[in-house]
Amino acid sequence: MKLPKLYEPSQYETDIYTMWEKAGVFEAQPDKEAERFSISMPPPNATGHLHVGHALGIALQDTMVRYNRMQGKDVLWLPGTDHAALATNAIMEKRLADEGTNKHEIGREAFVDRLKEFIEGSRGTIRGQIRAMGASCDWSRERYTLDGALNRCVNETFVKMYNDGLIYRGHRIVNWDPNLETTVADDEVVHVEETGQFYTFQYGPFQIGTARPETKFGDKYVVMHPDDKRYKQYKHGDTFEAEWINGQVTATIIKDEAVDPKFGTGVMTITPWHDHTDFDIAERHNLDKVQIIDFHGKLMPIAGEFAGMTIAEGRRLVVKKLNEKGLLVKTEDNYSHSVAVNDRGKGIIEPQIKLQWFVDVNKPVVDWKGKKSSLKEVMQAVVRDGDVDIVPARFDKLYFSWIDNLRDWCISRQIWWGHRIPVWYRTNAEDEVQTFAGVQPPVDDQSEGWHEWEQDPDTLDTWFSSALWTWSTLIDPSLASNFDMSMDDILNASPDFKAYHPTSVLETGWDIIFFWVARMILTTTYMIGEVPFKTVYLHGLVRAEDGQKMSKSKPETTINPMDVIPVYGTDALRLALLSGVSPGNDQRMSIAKITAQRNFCNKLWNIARFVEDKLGDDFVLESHAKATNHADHWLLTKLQQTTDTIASDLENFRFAEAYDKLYHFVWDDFADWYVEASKMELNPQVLAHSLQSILIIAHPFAPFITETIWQTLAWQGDSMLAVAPWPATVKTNPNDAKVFDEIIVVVTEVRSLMTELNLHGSKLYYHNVPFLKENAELIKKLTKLKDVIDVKSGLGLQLVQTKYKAWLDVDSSTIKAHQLQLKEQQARLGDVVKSLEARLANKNYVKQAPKAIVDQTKDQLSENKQLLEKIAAQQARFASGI
RNA sequence: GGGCGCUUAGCUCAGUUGGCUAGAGCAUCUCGUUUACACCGAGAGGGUCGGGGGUUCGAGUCCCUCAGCGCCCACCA
Repeated sequence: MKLPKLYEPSQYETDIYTMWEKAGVFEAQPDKEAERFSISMPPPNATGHLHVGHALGIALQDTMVRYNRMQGKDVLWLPGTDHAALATNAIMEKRLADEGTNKHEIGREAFVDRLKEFIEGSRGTIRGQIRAMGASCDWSRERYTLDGALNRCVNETFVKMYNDGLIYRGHRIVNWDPNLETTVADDEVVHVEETGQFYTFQYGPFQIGTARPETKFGDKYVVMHPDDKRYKQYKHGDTFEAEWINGQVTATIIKDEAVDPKFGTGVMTITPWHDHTDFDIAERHNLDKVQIIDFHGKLMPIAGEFAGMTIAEGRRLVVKKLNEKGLLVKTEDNYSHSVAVNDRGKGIIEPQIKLQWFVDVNKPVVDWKGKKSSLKEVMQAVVRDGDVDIVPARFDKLYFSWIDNLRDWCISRQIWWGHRIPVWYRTNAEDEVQTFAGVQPPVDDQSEGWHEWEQDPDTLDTWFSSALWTWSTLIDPSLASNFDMSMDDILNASPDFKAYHPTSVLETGWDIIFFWVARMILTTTYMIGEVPFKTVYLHGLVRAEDGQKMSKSKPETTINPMDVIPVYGTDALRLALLSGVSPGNDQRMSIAKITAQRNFCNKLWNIARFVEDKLGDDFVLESHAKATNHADHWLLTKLQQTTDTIASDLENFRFAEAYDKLYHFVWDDFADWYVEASKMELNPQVLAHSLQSILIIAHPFAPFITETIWQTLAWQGDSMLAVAPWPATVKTNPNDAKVFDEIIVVVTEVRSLMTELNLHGSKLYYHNVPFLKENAELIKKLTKLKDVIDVKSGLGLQLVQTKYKAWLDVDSSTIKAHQLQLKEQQARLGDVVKSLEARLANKNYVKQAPKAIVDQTKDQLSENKQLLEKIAAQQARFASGI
């Protein structure tokens, strides 16, 4: 089979992927005696779409996975999706609102059923997109964070922690999102700068400042720093009467070091129910806490006439009333402060005191190494002692500083979508409560006087289940429903778990090091006594060309992988992502970068076309290629060096460096020098052997084009490149290679000299300088010429021109050949022009693809049309001129 | 307030533990009658490696310092 002249990726990619998948070459083989390499794919949202950040992760992971597979290891890359509790829940709530109903109306069961249905219908999208990226993951082992087996693991973990006293339920101040009506984790709260008014009010003898007058109804404490001299005469615990919003109140003086004497008047009132700092102060002094704002974000009855109002409305009217009472001292505009919002959904956070479930990170228990330590200490030790390596190492510091500031982890959420908390309650007539925490629901024993068991209505933080991802996905799902078996029994009876855990590498973005990485370490060491992974490789953000974050609000700068793939090919996208990557650093992406890598793919294609053309269909590849000339020795030496350094770069996570070496070997060494040389003196075995090796070492980076070429190589039989072994080391003698290095130096110098002497009639190629051996003398003269003669003087010029013409024996057959070639070029370019025109004529393409891609295509088209004309002109000149 | 990162060619960035004349891609300019490739080939120009100081036989690389940019965490009555 001959390769067509143009490589159109979209014509091959789907078929190639289907071929791999059908043959089962991505499936792990735990029975095989081999070294293991395993990666858990960070599960994307089941209802999500692939964005360029996912594409980067997949490109990196797939490169590692394919490389290790070719190294002969038994590889598992386990794909999966996440139920993304909060995000998915919000989508359904919105959908219900659009239908004019809400979750309370349809009820919990119907709500969950509708979500299941919705996810079933939409999860195919992300699966297809992961396939389009060429991900060589094992689909037979795909998992979902809400699978039954995973639920078993979640419940087991919860119950074990509960029994160890690591999980407790308590009234604590939490980040409450009144919009979504749920708790939000500390890490999911982001602070946004906002300007507003800052008010100063008279409060008894004091002046207090606030940006939130609407929370001040219940205020009956004034707090000041114990060392503040201005308020020396007031003692801790003194009381006074003050006229306030709804009449007189009795206030108590509290001295606490949390107050900054330099801020405002150095005196403040506190709202313990709705502020973290105030809550802490109230806890320290055992003060009353009063709820002012309800869970829907409305003012409570304590607000009196303001009850039921929203925050904004209440604020305006409270200020008005206090002003009328003469208590407003001053209003400062343009007061800049940060407002806490939910990272998902962007709703403003109103802290509330709520009964919630927490994981205690400070309580010492027996850890995985048999010592008494808290979860915090284990998380620190695992990284400090090198049980887990973070790449790049500088993120250790970030990790440690996060743990230092870590508070107890609030794991309960008031939404319906997710793993339900495995705790049940029942009450009796005396209002006594029994609590039961278990992997399975309690058996209703119909005890006298007790009502039925009812499960806790809350669900768990998504990250609680994600934190179990590496091992909960490896247990045998058929055993998970067997409650006669303990978790340990199940683990021991699961071949995948035995073979692939701990996983080799976790590849993810550094932005989820807290949410996910740290928590995986926490729960995995706690539950199964193993680290979840040995190495964490952190990638950065893929930014737009201008350095800005890609965002939905700026579609013109956003690069969507699914727009790029049909036009430039998956390989080009992957190469563009890999060529700019360095661990932990952001990178910029642009169509220009992708184009450059598309060109590289095209280069590979044409190299293959050349080789296949030279070798013919009957070619048989021998197991060893024997070098017969200097160029062979040189190439084989370079090939070996390249193969070795790519291997070591990949093993050390230097992806961009590895690809850079491949790129230059293929383009500079192989295409520009060896292929040119082989036009002079062909060594079919070396040529074929090198092409084969290039396809292998390029495969982890660009799987589709390399496999496509491989499939057309008659001498490969039915084999698949995806499972071809990495090239064995070939001993080469660098001394034999040196001669060709010298030839390169000379040819390069002569080329440069010729340009300088204005000898533009032709170019010097290796294959039209067979004189290199015989005419060594001449070359010497030429190279010296540069120093000896004045370039512009006619004498030197003439000499060189005369000699030059003699080298190039142009006869009628080469002229004819060239004429043919021009025609071919014209035809090829015509094809390119046609395909570009067709693309631009497609209304969907012009409408849906980002502007950058459409513009690029337009530019390309006009450029190619010009080239067509140029070639036609050349041809005409050539035909008439000789 | 605490911490991290970046600053190298017009642009985007490599440069592993200090060691050939500081590299690449894109862009620019010149040239192109080559039987793989115009999505190509050959050649050229372009850098006081942010400023200053230090260590060293030797510094883009290590240390100190200053400046600019970006980010994270904490606080924000």
